[in-house]
Order: sequence, then C-alpha cells, then structure tokens
Amino acid sequence: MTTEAKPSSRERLLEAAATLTYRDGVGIGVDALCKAAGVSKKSLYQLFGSKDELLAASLKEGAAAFVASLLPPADDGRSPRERILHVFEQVEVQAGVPGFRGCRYLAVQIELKDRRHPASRVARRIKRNLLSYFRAEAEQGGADDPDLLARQLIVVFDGVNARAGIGVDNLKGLIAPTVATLLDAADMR
Amino acid sequence: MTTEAKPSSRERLLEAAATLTYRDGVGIGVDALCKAAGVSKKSLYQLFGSKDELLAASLKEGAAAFVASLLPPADDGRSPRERILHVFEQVEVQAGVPGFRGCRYLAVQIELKDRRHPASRVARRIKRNLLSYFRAEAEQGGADDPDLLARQLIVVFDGVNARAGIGVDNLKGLIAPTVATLLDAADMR
DNA sequence: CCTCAGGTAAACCGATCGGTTTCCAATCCG
DNA sequence: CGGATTGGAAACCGATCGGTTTACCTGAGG
Repeated sequence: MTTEAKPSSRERLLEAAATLTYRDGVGIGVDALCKAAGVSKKSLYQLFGSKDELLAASLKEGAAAFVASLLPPADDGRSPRERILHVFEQVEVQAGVPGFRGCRYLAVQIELKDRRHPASRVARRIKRNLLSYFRAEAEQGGADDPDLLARQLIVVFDGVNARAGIGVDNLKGLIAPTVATLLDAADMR
Repeated sequence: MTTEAKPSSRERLLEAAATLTYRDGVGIGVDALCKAAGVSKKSLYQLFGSKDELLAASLKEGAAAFVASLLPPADDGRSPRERILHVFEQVEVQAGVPGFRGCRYLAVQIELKDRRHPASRVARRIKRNLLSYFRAEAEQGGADDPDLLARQLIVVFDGVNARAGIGVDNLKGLIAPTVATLLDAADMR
C-alpha cells in the first residue's frame, strides 16, 4: 500500500467536488461539498476563491485520469483503428459500472448554460483534446476525411455517453459496430 | 390573423416554463416563471400543484410540436430512408437558428439526476417515441437489424443535438454523411 | 346594485444559496 | 515552553429557493 496518510484539504475538496457534482449536478451546495470533504468553508474560499473555481479546478484535476481511462498506452504497436476502437471499448466498460452517469464534461456544459463559466471552459478544452486525438489517429490511419471522421466519432462518443448516462441504453452490442461502420466508411482499415 | 385575444394563464405558464427552462435550465425559480408569464404564484400552484408538475406539463405540451418539427408528414410517398434523413435535416436546420440549445428532453434528463422526477419521465417517454419511430422506419425499409439501426440513429440524434447545443460544432457537412453511412451499412437503400 | 368567484400582488414561511467572519483548539517552530 | 500560524466549527450576511396565505381588485350574474 502507498504510504499516503491523508490527502490534503485541497485534494479532499477536489475529490468531493468531482464526486458530488457528478452524482448531483453542479447545483450542489458548498456546505455539502465542505461537509463531504471534511473541510471548512473558510478553507475552501482561501484555496479556490469561489465555488465556480473549485468546480473548474476539480474538472482540470480529473482530466489526466479521464484520458488515461480511455486512451491506449502510447506506442503500443496497435494500429490507429485499434486505438480508436479501444477508446470506445473503454466507454462500454465504464458504462457497466454502477454509478456511471455518462461523460461528466458534457454534463457540466449542458448544466452550465453559460459557456464562459470557468468550469464550462475547462470541460470544453478537455473534450477538444479528445477531438484532436481522434483527428490525429484518423490522419495517421489514412482516413479519407480525418476531420469529418473525428467529428463523427466524438458525436458518437457524446451520444453513447449521454444515452447510457441517463439510463436509457446499456450500449451492449451498439458501440463497436457503429464505430466500425464509420471507420470502414472512411476507408480506415 | 387569428382571433386569439390572450392565452390563458395556464397557457402562458406552460410557454414561460418551456422558454425559460430551455434557456436557463430546470433550476429556474418559480418567481421568474410567474413574472415571465404574468401570473401569480397562487395561480401556478392552483393549476399545477408544484413546480415539478409544471415542468412536466410543459414538456408534455411541447411534444406535439417537437414531433411535428422533425418528422415528415405521414404518407407523403417518400421512402423510409428519405424519412429518416428528413428528421436529421430538420435537426441541422434547427441547429442554425439563434437560441438553439440542443434537444430539450436530453438536457432535462441530464439536469434532473433523479430519473423519477415527473419531468424526467415525460422526457424519457418522448424520446422513446422517437426511438420507436426510427425502428418502425428501419423495419419498413428492410434494414438488416432494425433495432440496432434505430439505436444508432438516436445516438447520433442525441450526439449532434448535444454538440451543437453546447456550441462546439455547427454540424455543417456532418449529419447527412454520418446518417447515410449508417443507413448504407444496414443495407437500407 | 349587490354579490361572489377568480386572479393578481405581495407579504410571509422555513430552508438553503454563495460567501464572510468570528472564535477557538491544535499544531508548529524557535 | 511560548508565541505565532493554521484550519475547523459555526454564527452570520443578504438573497433566493419552493410554497402558502392574505388582502385587494375586477368582471360576470342575478
């Protein structure tokens, strides 16, 4: 086991924000966040300045784990096609674990109608990076129109995440054939 | 012009609820709703019993317009393929009008984390009807796997609505080729 | 004319919102 | 050990939440 005694107040706040906003939405109150983190409101406002900034920091903090949970390890010898399929296999796996509620970054952007909200900006950046990943793989894989394919893939990504997140589809037998069809149509074998 | 003098309190409340929750989210306050509708809170609670029921009634009320804005007229001689493509052409059109924020039913389901919320139930039912429409057309069009195709189509529907709704894609040149690819793959010519 | 039903405006309710401040105990460092 | 710093608990702030109630006004019916 790691020799981690206890996470700092800052880490506990980020973790509580990630957990509670994912489950209850960005409307969660700061009292609830502080109570869950075992941290005083005073500390919250010293560390982050506002609830909005805490949410933004929480999303940014989780970006690395988000990427790591989806993308294959770099230079693992697989083809771009396999690497794209790997991302969507991971989505299907994640959709099966209890408490799954779809892509948190999409949810934040939908809940925060204001696109200039700091957390909305962070979410947008993270998803733009995923789009860039798809486009890079599409280019490397020789897709007919890498830009179109990347946009199609992220539409499917958000679509399946949203559908599974609201509990209206379990995605079984849906993702792989859909993505494969789009890859085939782009002549990315 | 129609001889409509002034909509009833009930109608004005439903309209205000539709407009304000779409723009600001379901967290909008009842004071704001009443003020926009020019109706007292007393009347709101007499007519609908609670804010939750008003939201649910507002979604239900708008279902017919939602369907009419997307689906082609019945028995217009077009093929199932054309009828499905028509739906997505309408989405692209709607995504171009100012104030577009994606599918309101998806947004409501994402914002209301509680699936048992009356408005969430209504939204789910309306989207299930759209899924059924896709499936019926897929069957009639002789798709290889009508159920799979219908699920793919509604994933794309929610995906493009969400992406355009949060303002990260204008959908130009994206929808038609994507849907056509899925229809082709299902051998629905 | 009077009455009565319906509806609005506004006060009111307790709870909670995001955010600030006060107080006190634990900890750290010389 | 003494003094300074940290951070948690909780009171406090004005605003707003969903919801109820009161008081007044207006229009229709007898």
